[in-house]
Amino acid sequence: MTRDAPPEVLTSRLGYLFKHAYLRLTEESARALEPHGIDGRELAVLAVLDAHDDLSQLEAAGKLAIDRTTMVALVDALERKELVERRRSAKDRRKNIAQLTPTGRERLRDAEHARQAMERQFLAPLSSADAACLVRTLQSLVGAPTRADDTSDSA
Amino acid sequence: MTRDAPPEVLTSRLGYLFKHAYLRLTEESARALEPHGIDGRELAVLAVLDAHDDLSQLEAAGKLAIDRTTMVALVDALERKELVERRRSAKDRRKNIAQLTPTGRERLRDAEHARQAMERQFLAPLSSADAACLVRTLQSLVGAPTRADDTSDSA
DNA sequence: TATTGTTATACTCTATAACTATA
DNA sequence: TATAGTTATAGAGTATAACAATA
Repeated sequence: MTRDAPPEVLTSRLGYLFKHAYLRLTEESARALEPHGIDGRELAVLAVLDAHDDLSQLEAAGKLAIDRTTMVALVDALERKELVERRRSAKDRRKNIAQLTPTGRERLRDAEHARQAMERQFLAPLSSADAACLVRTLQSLVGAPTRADDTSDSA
Repeated sequence: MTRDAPPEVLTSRLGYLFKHAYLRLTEESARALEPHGIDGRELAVLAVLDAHDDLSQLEAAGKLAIDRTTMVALVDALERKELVERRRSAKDRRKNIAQLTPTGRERLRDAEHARQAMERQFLAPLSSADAACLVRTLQSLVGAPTRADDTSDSA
C-alpha cells in the first residue's frame, strides 16, 4: 500500500482521527502482547474476569459490550490456552461461570505490564498534560450516554 | 446485547477508549449522513477527490490509506450514485482518474455541513479547550511517524 | 518487467437466527 | 415462556493472489 502523509482534508475529521488512532494502537498492542500469546481483546476479557468474581459469560460480555456469541469464541480460545476455565453455576445451571486459572492470573499480570509500557510509549509524543487531557476527554465521550440511550437499549 | 456501564478496568485502557470512541462516532456519522445517501468513508473519498485535482484511484487510495482493491468497490458505489466519474488518463492510460460530478460536488457540500454539525454535537459534552486538546493530541498521534516507519514501508 | 485496475478469494470481526438445556 | 450457551450462517471491512491492459 502506497502510504502518503494524510492530507489536511482527512486529519481535520474526527472519524479519520479516531479510526487511525485505534488502528495504530491496535498494531502496537499486538506487537507488545505477542510474546504473551494473547491479543488486546483477550487481555481485556482476562482483566474483566479478574476484576469481578463469578461472572457468567453473558455478564462478562455485557461489561465488555460484546455479543454473547462473540464471547463463546473468545472463552473457547482462552480455555484452549488454559488461561480460563468454565464451570456451571450451582445457582443457575444455565450459566457458565468463566474464571481465571492460576496460569491465567500470571499471564494477566505479565501482559498488563506489557500493555502499560506500550501505552506509555504510545503517548510519549505528548506532554503529560496533553496525555491526561486525551484520556480524560475520551473517557468523558465514551462514558457519556449516547443519544440512543435516551429511550431504551436500542444499540 | 445487555449494555452495562463500562467498568474502570476497561475505561483506563487506551484500546478500549479509542475503539469505543470510534464506534460511537461511526454510529452518529451514519445517522447524520444517512439522508445524504453516503457513509463516512464515501464522504472522505469525495473530500479527497475534491481537494486534489486529477487523482488516479491508486493515488487517492494512498492518501486515504486504503487498499487499491478496496478503492475499486468504493469508486464503483460512488459511480453508481453518479457522484464520481472515471476517465482514463491521457498521459498514462493505465490510470483511472476519478473526479466528482457536479452532483457529487453538491452532495459533498451538503454532507460536509451535516458532518460538521454532527461533530460539534459529538464534542458538545467537552469544554472548547478540551475539545481542541482532543483534536490536537489525536492529530499528533496519528500524524506522528510509526515505529514501523523507522525503517521502511512495512505496514 | 513493473504498474494500474480489476476480479476472485479468504480472513477477521461482528451480528442474527435457530437449537439445547435450563429456569 | 424466557434466558444462557452454543452453532451455523451471513454481512461488513480488509487483504492477498492472479490476470489484463499499459508502461
